[in-house]
Amino acid sequence: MKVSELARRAGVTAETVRHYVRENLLTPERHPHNGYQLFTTHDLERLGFIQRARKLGFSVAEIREILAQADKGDSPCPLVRDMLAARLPQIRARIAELEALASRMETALASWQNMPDGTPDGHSLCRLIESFPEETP
Amino acid sequence: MKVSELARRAGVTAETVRHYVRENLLTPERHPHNGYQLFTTHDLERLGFIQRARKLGFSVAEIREILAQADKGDSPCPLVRDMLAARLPQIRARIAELEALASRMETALASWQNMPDGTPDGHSLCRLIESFPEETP
DNA sequence: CTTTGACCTTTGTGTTACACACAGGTTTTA
DNA sequence: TAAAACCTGTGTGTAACACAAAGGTCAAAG
Repeated sequence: MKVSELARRAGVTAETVRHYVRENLLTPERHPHNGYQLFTTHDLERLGFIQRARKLGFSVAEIREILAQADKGDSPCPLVRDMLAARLPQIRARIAELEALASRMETALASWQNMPDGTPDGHSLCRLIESFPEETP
Repeated sequence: MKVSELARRAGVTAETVRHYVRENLLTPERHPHNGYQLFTTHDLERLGFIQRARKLGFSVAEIREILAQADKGDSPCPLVRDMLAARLPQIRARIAELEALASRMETALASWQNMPDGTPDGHSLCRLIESFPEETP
C-alpha cells in the first residue's frame, strides 16, 4: 500500500507517515518504476506500535531506539521499562509546574478584579502585572 | 550598561537579553563608536516586567503586544486580562492531558510488573507496549 | 606599548513533531 | 484524453532560548 492508504488505515495523516519515514521509524520498499513508497501490513502493525508508544509518552527518538533494538532481535522491554520509569517523574514535575502557573494565573485574575487599569507613565507599564512578585527563590 | 550587566542585574542570561532584543521587546541605544548595546535602568525595569509576565504564562509574542500598547501610551491592562483569561483554560487542558498521560504510564509500569519480557518475533515488538489500547475515542 | 583575558558583535545551528506550501511527475477516473 | 487525485523531494515555520564560531573591543597587567 502507498502512503495515504497506510495513513488512513492507521488513523494518522500522510504527513505523519512521511515524517516517520524521514526519521527511519519506517523503511518502506520503493516501487522500482516510479519511486513510490510501498508499505506492508507489517508496517501497519509497526505504525500501530509507534502510536501506542507515543500515547505512553515516548519521543520519536526513543521509539527509534526501541525499534532498532527489536529489529536486532533483542527484547526492548527492559529498555522500555527504564525509559518510562525515567520519564514519569519528569511528567510529574511538569504537571506541578503547570499547576503552579495556573494558580498564579487564577490568583492574578482574582486580585485584578478590584484593581483599576492604569495608563503607562514611564515607570509602570501595567500595574496588574507589576503587582506580582518577580521571584521567590 | 551593557548586555552582561543588564542580564546579571535581572538574573537572566545574556543570551536571553539578546533574544529579547532580537524580538524587539528591548530596543537599546547603540554606542556610536563600537556598536555595543546600551541599556538604561528603564530597560532593567522593562526586563523585570517581562520576567513577571513570563511567570504568568505570557508568550514573548504576547508580551511584545502588551509592551507595544503601553509604548503607544494606552493602558494594556484590558488586553492583559483578556489574554490571561483566554490562556488559563488552555493550561488547564494541558494539565489534564499530562495527568492522563501520567496515569497511563503508571498503569503501564504497574501491570508490567508481572509480565515477562519477550523476544521480537515479527508480530510482536514489545508485548509490554502492545498490551496497551491504541485508541479509546 | 603590548599582551591577555573578558566582553562585545552578527550569524547560523539545534531543539520537538509534525504541518503546510511548492513545483513537478504519476496514476486513476470520468 | 484531460482533469482529479496522489505521489515525490525540498524548504519553511513553530517557542524560547542555548551554544558555537569568527572576529572586533576594551581594561588592566607586564
